[in-house]
Amino acid sequence: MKQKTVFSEVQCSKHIGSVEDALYVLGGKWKLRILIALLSGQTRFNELQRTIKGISARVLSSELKQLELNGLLKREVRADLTPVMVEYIYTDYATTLKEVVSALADWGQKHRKKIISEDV
Amino acid sequence: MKQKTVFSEVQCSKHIGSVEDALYVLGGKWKLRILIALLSGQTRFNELQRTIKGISARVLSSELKQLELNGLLKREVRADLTPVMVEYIYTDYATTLKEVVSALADWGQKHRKKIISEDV
DNA sequence: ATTAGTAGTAAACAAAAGGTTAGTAGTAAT
DNA sequence: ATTACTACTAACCTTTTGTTTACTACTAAT
Repeated sequence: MKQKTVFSEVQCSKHIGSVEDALYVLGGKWKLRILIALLSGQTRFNELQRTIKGISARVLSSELKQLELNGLLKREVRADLTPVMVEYIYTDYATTLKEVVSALADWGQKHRKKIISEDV
Repeated sequence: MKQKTVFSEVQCSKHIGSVEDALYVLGGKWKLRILIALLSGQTRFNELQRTIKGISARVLSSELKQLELNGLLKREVRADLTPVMVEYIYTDYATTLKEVVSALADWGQKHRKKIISEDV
């Protein structure tokens, strides 16, 4: 009696490959958290650092650079303002991640409920 | 002129929280790759190590333990066989990750196409 | 004059994650 | 007798990731 598979066996390596491509861009502890903050209206450096609990300026800075390189945000310096302000604006391309973020958030919510109900 | 937000501002921290919960279970370089292999019919230790390119036995072993702790697979020893065989079987709970994996795989595929078309 | 806000960077260090090598133990094939 | 397969694990080392502290430079408020 063999268990049914959720994904077809022949598609396995393609599946792994695509997920790897996605994780190359989104992987790590911070990138998705940063994107969610951006997609929720946060734009400035210090604002992001305050919203995303626990991230240091050095890491935030380097993650933002990588996200920009991957076309998920653009950096805009508002030199007219004082103090000089920098805005990190998500691109249209970043909105294609909506389904990914929603799927992860939905599952995370379900999982939390499961954990809590088990700990009785 | 303010950019529309993809996620509502008030839901931002809840969103981040849920994604964090999900990443706690699924985060890291290997867990999703392992789950995809399991969901595609791979069951044995060495089989998994061969399918998932680049993973070492030490890491595979420890990741499998964590996935078991989180209720995503069960470990079954087939002591009747020789050599002794161990099967890692995904649980029903693991199938709730289908949407997450599909969303990531879809996006990864789109992203690869985008990268290739840009490099012309 | 001092403090605080803007947005970072450099250096030094610590922690986490992952890789490499060798080894266990039993069986079966050559 | 040697090799190979099963499924790991221990010890050690490297790489990646992240933290802390101090600092830049300008402006505005106290």
